[in-house]
Amino acid sequence: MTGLNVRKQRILHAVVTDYIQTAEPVGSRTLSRHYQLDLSAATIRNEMADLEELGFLTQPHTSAGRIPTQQGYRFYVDTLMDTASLTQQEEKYLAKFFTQLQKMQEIDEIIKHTAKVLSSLTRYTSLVLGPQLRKSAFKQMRLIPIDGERALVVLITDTGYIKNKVIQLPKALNEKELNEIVAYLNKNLSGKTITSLTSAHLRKLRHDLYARIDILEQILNLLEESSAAGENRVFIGGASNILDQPEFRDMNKIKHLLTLFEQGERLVLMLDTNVDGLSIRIGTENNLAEMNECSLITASYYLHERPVGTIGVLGPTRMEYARVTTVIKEIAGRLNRLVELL
Amino acid sequence: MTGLNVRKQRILHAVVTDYIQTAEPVGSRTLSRHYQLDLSAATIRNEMADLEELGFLTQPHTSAGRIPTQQGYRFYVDTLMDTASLTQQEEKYLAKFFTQLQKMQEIDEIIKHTAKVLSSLTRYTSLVLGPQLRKSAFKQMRLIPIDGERALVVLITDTGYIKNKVIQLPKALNEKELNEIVAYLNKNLSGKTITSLTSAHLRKLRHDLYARIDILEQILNLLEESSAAGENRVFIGGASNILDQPEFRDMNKIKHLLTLFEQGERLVLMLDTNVDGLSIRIGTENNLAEMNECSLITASYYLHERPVGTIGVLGPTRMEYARVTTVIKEIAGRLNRLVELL
DNA sequence: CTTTAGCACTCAACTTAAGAGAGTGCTAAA
DNA sequence: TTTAGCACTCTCTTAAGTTGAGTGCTAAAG
Repeated sequence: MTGLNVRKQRILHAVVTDYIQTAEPVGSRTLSRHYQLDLSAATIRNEMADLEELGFLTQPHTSAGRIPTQQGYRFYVDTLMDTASLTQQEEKYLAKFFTQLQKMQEIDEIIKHTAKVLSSLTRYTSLVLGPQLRKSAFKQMRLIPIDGERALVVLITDTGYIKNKVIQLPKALNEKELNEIVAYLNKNLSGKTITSLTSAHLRKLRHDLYARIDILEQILNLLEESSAAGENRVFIGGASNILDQPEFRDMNKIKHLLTLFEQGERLVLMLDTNVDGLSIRIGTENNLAEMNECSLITASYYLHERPVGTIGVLGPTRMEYARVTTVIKEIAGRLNRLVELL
Repeated sequence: MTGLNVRKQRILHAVVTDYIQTAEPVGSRTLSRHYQLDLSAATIRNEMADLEELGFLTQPHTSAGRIPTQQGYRFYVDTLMDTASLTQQEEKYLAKFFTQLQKMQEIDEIIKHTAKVLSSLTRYTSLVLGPQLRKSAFKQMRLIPIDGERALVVLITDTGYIKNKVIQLPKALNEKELNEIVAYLNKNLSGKTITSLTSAHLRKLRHDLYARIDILEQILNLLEESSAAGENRVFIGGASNILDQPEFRDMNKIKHLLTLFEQGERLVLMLDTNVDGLSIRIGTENNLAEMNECSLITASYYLHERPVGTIGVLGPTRMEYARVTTVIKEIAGRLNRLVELL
């Protein structure tokens, strides 16, 4: 089904490997010299011509070497890629880093630092999505009166994400009444995630709190609004790293990417896919015009087996897929363990 | 004292104006044609030679026009610059924007949007510093127990900044005791800013809460840590705008700036100067190597006449000082009014 | 004494041409 | 089926003109 014999696969593997390292089109001579293919340049040339016809390789111009196409990378990632492992140094660095992170109690701090370590270790740009409110379960809720007219809703969730929101209070409402509402909500929402709230639930809430429907609506609004992509808690690490990639030497490309980085909602949409576990999206697979020459590797992180957020690495399609995959898996794993503690 | 006669000033003004617009060295011919100086190119040439000797102008190479030096810009900003005014369109846009902002109760949202509008209106990069905790006064504090071991401190300040922090609880401590501590702190801290806390205050607190010194220490730590630059709530708007400036066509310069943008602490340090009101820092006046070719215009915003944060615009030294100054003043004013409402 | 026209000179930026170098496809022999 | 050889292609680099904007200096005019 692959349609590629072993020799073609070995050659494709060599081309991808070399191009990832050098960012230069790879010629038949280079391959026959530096890789143990035991073939002459001429033979490799023939095979490469085939690989081009099959759509795995392409030439920037007639008399240049070959570079992988998107399909070429896809085949590499699916079939050829060997697994990398962390260096001892990296391992040590990560261990130390996460020991320090453990002392932090605030998830946002943790996420921010995760973005940083992810970008510094991969030398690409990292995108990390904090635990989404709609995927988190309620632990408890409090209402703190600020002045006669307003109160602060504090929502504590099991993912450690703490959400504040100021709401307007109707005039005639004393603290005791407030507390009753909160007690009621705590009892009925505790342990539930937003997504698990059925319309039956909501009907019941509306019925029971009929007298205080205005406050309820404001709180439900708060939940709604945070569960939409509107709330963009994406953290970007090492944005400047993209400048090191020769494929982004063009101002326009950088401009497009940086502009994308400023559009939190679109990033959330991109990261918050339903794909569980590890995902590698190459070039146009990202469905974003700005990212046609980029690849994005993402992994979910979990709380009690439930995916609550995403970490990701963004690079050129000529990305070190093997190494990045290893790093991202390792960091997602460590982040999991950290989130369980919150 | 200025050492510049009127004619030299008019010529310098024309050079700066032209160079700000075109980013090209300005020649004597251009000046005599496009500006009403009523002088021949030759005369202007003589004057420009003088201005160069005096350090206000410089030549990129022998046979090019002149461009302003840092000293030239400084003189322009201090003495020559005429005041710009907003277009009706801009005025309208701002009014509409801030009416919408008014509905938001969270200061961080407001600040984030301010950064956005500031960059989109100036077409430069904006840097906005949220209200600093140490400059805010306490409104109230709450302790919400999370589980047996931890509690959430919620700090509500008069600048609308709401600070959350999880602290460790000593085991033997019931909710009633907690509430007593909180009540005590509320009574003693309410209305005070961190900077106003004298060591006498602290001694008294420590004495009165001797039995619960551990919790007090944690809370004081929280205050300390947020008051140091450690807490970096800088919002950057339109970072990609720097790419539009021809002076940053060089990858290295962009890289340096983007890297700087990732270092929140340094940005806070830069923005949080003691200069009150409007400040214009040109080139090396910024004391940051990365910003030797940049100018930064900042303005404080206030709550009850007390400066609590900073908004700023970053551009090349060849920046539209007049226009940006007008925009930044206008936005700072509107932000003031908004913050008063929180 | 100040201003200006004229002129020679300078230097970056653009254009063109020539070569070098890396790589290919094809052919024919092993 | 594999490989050596060779003509061919195309980018990239370098060098040499060429252009044009702008200057400084000089001498004459106001």
